[in-house]
This record gives sequence, structure tokens and C-alpha cells, in this order.
Amino acid sequence: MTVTIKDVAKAAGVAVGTVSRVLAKNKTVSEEIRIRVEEVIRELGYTPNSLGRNLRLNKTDLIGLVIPDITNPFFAELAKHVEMLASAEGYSVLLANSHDDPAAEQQQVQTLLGRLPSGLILVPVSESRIGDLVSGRNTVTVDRPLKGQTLVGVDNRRGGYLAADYLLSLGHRRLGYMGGPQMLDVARERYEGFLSRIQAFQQRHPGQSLAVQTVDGNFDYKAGEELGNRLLRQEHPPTAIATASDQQAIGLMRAAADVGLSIPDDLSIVGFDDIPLASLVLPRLTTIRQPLAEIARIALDAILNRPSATTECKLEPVLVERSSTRAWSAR
Amino acid sequence: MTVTIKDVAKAAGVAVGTVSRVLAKNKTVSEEIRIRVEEVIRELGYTPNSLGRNLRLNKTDLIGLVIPDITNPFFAELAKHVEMLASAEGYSVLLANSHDDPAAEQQQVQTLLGRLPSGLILVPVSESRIGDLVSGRNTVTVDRPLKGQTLVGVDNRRGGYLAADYLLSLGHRRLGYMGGPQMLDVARERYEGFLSRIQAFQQRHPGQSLAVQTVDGNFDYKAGEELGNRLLRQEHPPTAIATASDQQAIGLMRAAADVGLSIPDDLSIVGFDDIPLASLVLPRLTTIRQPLAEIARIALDAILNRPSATTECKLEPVLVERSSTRAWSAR
DNA sequence: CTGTTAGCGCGTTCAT
DNA sequence: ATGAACGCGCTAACAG
Repeated sequence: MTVTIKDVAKAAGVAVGTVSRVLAKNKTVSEEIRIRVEEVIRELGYTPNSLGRNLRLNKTDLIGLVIPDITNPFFAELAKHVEMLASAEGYSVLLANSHDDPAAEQQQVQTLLGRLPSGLILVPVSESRIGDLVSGRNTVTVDRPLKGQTLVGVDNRRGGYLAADYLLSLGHRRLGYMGGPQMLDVARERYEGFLSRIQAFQQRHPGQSLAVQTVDGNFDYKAGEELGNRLLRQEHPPTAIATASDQQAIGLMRAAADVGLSIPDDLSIVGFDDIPLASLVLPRLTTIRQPLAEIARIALDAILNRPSATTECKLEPVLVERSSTRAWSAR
Repeated sequence: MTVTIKDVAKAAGVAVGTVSRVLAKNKTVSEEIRIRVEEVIRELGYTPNSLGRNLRLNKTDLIGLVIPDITNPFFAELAKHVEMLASAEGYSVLLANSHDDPAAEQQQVQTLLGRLPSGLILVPVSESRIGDLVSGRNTVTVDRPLKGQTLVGVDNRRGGYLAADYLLSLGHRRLGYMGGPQMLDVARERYEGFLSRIQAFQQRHPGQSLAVQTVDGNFDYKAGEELGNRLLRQEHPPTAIATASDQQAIGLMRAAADVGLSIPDDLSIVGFDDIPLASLVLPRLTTIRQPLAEIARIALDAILNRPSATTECKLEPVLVERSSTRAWSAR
């Protein structure tokens, strides 16, 4: 039998209201009684039943988190930060994977909303049709936008721009770009940012030769390897490649090794995200860092403080220089 | 204002009990009334409040999942499988990280239990003091044991044994073992299994020289790198190393590269777990595979079908041969 | 400062 | 077959 607030009250010789006040850290409780109640609570191993509390208050301390795939290190990192911050505030997180499938996403969101969470943190899939479902439901989207919802993420155009800028400054003139799924805004924005820097260069240096090849596909390791092979197995492969994710970059490293290219001597690589693994691969990966801890903090803040306005928060990405990139001089 | 079962009852001119029966698809409701009630429900856009229901039934459709760290690819994979299976059965999963900290774990478990989940899937930390908390609470532990609780995991001794057996068969005679935190049963068992094979070899071949060096630390990438440096930066480093996790193995690869050792020519490595990344690193990692999908399935099954017995389910690990290992002949 | 009590929304038992 | 009433565990309002 589980122990309820009533049992505590009886054991401590007080009324349930008093116990409730102790739990709520209400100051209008005498020191003496507070101590006694707290002692009894510990003795009986009492845990407040959140169902009762939630029903009474008509709200839960649950945060829904819907992401494409928890095994993606980027989302795992996001989930970790969200969970840490949430539990520090007394909230628990309901995790659901959408597997980048609109139908699955709709199902997951619907189920989670039925559990009356205080808020929903969402990384929407493309072609998401959940706009109606979440409208007016205290939702924040992260990483990817959803019409009418607050978005917290990084300035992806700026990130793509930084990658191109860096590779150009290193002297590379045969560039490759490995994009994410072009149906995703994030993927397109990163690519556009990359291109915009390229075009600016071409306008300033009309004479110089500058070649850019582009491929795109999923964000994961496997896509990185496959797309890498497409990019590298040709007559004049790029001397530097920027990718739309670190996972792609790591897959690309694999492909480069299979082709016999050494990094960074024959090929420079710039990733995107700065997942934990980026600083451990061989060689350590230069990448565009997303301030994920801050993204999580802002997202949760928006959820818990319920800011009425639908805003858009674009954080600044940062280039992290490591060992997968190197200056290039014409050979 | 949200519409409750009472509103529906009033609008339909019936009692709340009747509406409840319609919702429960109870057959003891006349066709006529059922139709009318269902119509009113649609008109008012009524959705049952799960809080009230849960409080009344004293149970939820929630599964608690407490793991050390979701950014560990092994646990991320576990979480993914658990979530997929759970949502297919209409359950949602509450995720909590313990950060391998007994106090945090206790806090998390307590919070989750307060939400009255249908069951709890737990990867306990060492020195866990939550035995009392979860006793009689429909709990299953995964990967690591907790006294008095059903355990689903792999036969770790067998896994360690397989690694040693494989390296010996390859001709290696200077071996290294990189263990996990020795306070963890899993870590000790893998090591013991490794040693048991070594000792068997020594007994059968008393004349042959055979050296084993051991280090241990955390399961993560960083520990792998640090411990790797300890193992490799000495006069006669091992020619083959078995690790207690793939993350360690990948960190070890880093260390080997820094020392100037090439894999598998100068050093063979066998990992443990077979995380997705294992087949993508350079070179692809030979490892002891844990059948994680099956582990998740069995664990969830145990939770949902509430088998009374406290059992122990040890699955068979499998050696996956890839490119990080190679035969060794005395030089 | 503390005890008492009325619901929060729902499922179920007991009448009818 | 249906209605009425109770109580799940809790908080807040009110009374003392």
C-alpha cells in the first residue's frame, strides 16, 4: 500500500493541510511541527502523488519532447540538457521519437498532448501537419521551424557562411558541400549561407577560378559515407568539403580513407553541430558549433514562463578550429 | 473552459455514469443513448481528462526509464527501442538521467515513482540505494543488476571470455584489458570473463609466455583515450587490447594514433556493445555485440505482463569481426 | 498558526 | 439499463 498525505498527517498527529503546507514550503508553519512532519515523511518514505496534485491544480509537471531520433547525438545532447534543466525545476520529460515520419509525429504529439503536459518541445519533421494540434498548446520548436510557433535555434545561414569563409581563407578553391535533406529549412539555410559567401568571393575576385560541387542526403553517418564517395570518386575531387552535420563529416572521413585520401593533407573537412564525438575522431573535427546548452535553456525557459509572443530566437554559431582542416596552396 | 464528462452528461440529458460507460465501450448501454452521447461528445469536442482517470484508476500509461546518460550511444539505443515498443502499446516513456550519481538516481526514481508509472526500466548506478524505493513497484533492471530485481542483460563474463579467446586465437601474447569502473558488476564480470580465458590458456600451455596488463576507468570516449595512453606509452605495450565499451575502444584508437601506432597492424582492438558508430570508425571496430533490441523487448515485456517471479535473463553476446583486429606473429 | 472541508474529473458500486 | 453517490490524493479557502 502506498503512503498518502493522510497517513503522514495521522502519524505526525497533524492535519493534512499542515502536511501540504510543509510540502509547499509554506512559511506559515511552526518550526517544531515542520521538523516533525519532515521526519515522519522520511520515516514513512512518503512521496507526494503527483496525480492528485495535478488533478487539483489542473496541470502537470510534464514536458513533452518530440524529436526525430534519440540516437542522433545532436538530439541526445538536446534531450540531456532539456531533461537536466527540467528535473531541476521539478518537471519530468516525456520522450517520443518521430523517426522523421509526419504520420508518426502526429500520433506522438497527439498522445503526448493527451497527457496534458505543461509544454511541448518539438523538433518538427518536414511537411509536418501538426500545426492545428499544437496551436495554443504552449509549444516551442527547436532546430526546425513550424509555422506559428516560437523557434529556438542557431542562425543556420550564418553557420554555412562561416564554413565557406573559413575554407576560402585557407586557400581552398575547389570546394564541396554536403547538405542535409533539402526539404528541411535548416538544411537549405546552411547551404544558402555557404553559397552566399562563395558568391561574394566570386564578385570580388572575378578572375579567380572557384568550383563548388554539391550533394545532399540525410544527416547521419551512413549518408556521409555514401555522399562522400560520390564527391570523392571523380577526376577532380574537392580539396575541402563542408557538411551539414558532424555525423556526415565523420562518415565522410570514412569515405576519404577508403579512397586513400588523407585528412587534412589531401582533404579538409568542416562539420556542423560539434557533437561530443567531433573532438575525438581522427583527426579531430573542425566544425560549426551550435550552443546546444543555451538552446535548451532558452527553449525550456520559453515553455515554463509562457511568453505570449511567438518569437524567433536565432543564436550565433561558432567556428571551432581543430585538425581536420589545413591551408591549401595550388599544387 | 474545458469541457468535462459532467457537461456532456447534462447536454445529453443523462448521468455521468452513463457517459463513462459509453466511453468505456461498455455493452450495457442502449443503442439509442449511446448514439446521442457520442454525438454530444463530438459537438462539444470533449476529450477525457487523463488526470482524473489516472487518479481514479491509480495507474498511468507511463513507463519510467532511468539511465545513467542518454548521450551514451548504448543507452540512447536502449531508449529508442524502449520508446518504440512502448508507444506501439499505447504507453509513453518518462526519461530521466542519473548521471551515475546515487543521489541523483534516488531523486529521479522517487520523482518518477510519484508519477505512478505502470513500470520502471532501470539501469542502476553502483552503490544504488534505491532497493527499498522500487521494491514491489514492477521494476526491471537492464544491463546492471539490483538486488531483488529482475535483470535483463547480456552474459558479461561470456563477453569478456569471447574477446580474450579471439585475441589468443589470433596469436596475440601481450594483451591489454581496459575495464570499466570496477565498482560496477558489469565491468567486473567482463574482466573476470576475460581473465578466465587467459588462465585457462596458461594452464594448458604452461611454457608459453603470456602477459596481461590491466587498466580501468569510465566507459566513455575520454577515459578510453586516457587509459589508452597509459597502456601504450611504455616500453613493451600490448599488441592487442580488449575494452569494456566501444566508446573506450574509440578513445583508444585516438590514443594509438597519437602514439604513432597503426591499427590493426601494430595494435588490435576489440570493443564491447556494438554501438552504431562501431561499424563506421576507422578502421571498423571488431566488438562484442549486445543484442539490444531483444534486451529492450524482453524488459518491456516483463514490465507489461508483470511476471511475478524475479528472474534473471542473460542473453548471449556475439563477437562481430571487423577490421580493428589482425593476426599477430612474433616479430 | 493549524484543523476542516470542498472539490478537481473520473470510474465504479449500489440502488433502482 | 441507468442514475446517484462515493472517493482516488491533493491544494486552497475558510474557520478557528
